[in-house]
Amino acid sequence: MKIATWNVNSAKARLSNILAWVDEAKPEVLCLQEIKCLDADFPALELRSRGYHIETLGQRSYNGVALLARAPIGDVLRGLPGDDGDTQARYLEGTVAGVRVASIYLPNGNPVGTDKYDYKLAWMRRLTARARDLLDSERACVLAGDFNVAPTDDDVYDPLACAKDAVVQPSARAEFRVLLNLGLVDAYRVFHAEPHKYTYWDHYGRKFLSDEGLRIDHLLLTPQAADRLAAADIDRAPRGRDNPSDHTPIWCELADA
DNA sequence: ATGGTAGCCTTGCTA
Repeated sequence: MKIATWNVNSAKARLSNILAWVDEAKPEVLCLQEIKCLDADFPALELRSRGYHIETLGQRSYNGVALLARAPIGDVLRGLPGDDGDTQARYLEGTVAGVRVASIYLPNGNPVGTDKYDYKLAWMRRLTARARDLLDSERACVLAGDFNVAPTDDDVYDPLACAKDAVVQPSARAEFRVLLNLGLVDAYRVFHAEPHKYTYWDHYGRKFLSDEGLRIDHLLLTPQAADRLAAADIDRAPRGRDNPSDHTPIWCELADA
């Protein structure tokens, strides 16, 4: 089962890019972030015609996550538990063919030193609590999405240039390690040790042309999923096409149970 | 050198 995640930076503006990629990559599950629309405005017809079941947690203008799957999506959880007052649409979880999959859009947190960064850290702690429950379930689970954390300096093009960015702050990296150290596996790093491989390149400044990016999109697997992990990679091609998102898809392959 | 682009609607805000 191929499971992919892609921050598309507007589902409507990116529809033709999304359709082109699902036609060629054929993921069984696709997690989308920053769909930037209400549930009713998500381009569901076009994706249903490609054979996908669809769940969305939409929001006007900002955020918004979706879960697409060839098989039916069961036991859907909308929103990250732990704060009933949180109105931002950043977390959607469901079960596809026995695998629990979460589509995650972790808060960016810029600028550092503001309530936005505090919100990021608090959200990360809630995610860690949720991950603890998923691990306790002893099921195959995949936490997929834009985590807005570059885990190490190997995951950024220039640590000095990025030093003030919320995605490299020591406290965010520490909380990311707390999450990983619960017992999750970074699927990409199982197969690729080389530094300076990215999933995101800033729109400003032609960063993709010079390959100045960040590795901030991840697939984190519970042991029961990691035991089935057969492959994982970043697909850079969509970032180089016309009208691209600033992120590109990353995917993993799980062998049949 | 502290800019620049993209997407949304709030023609400023978020990233």
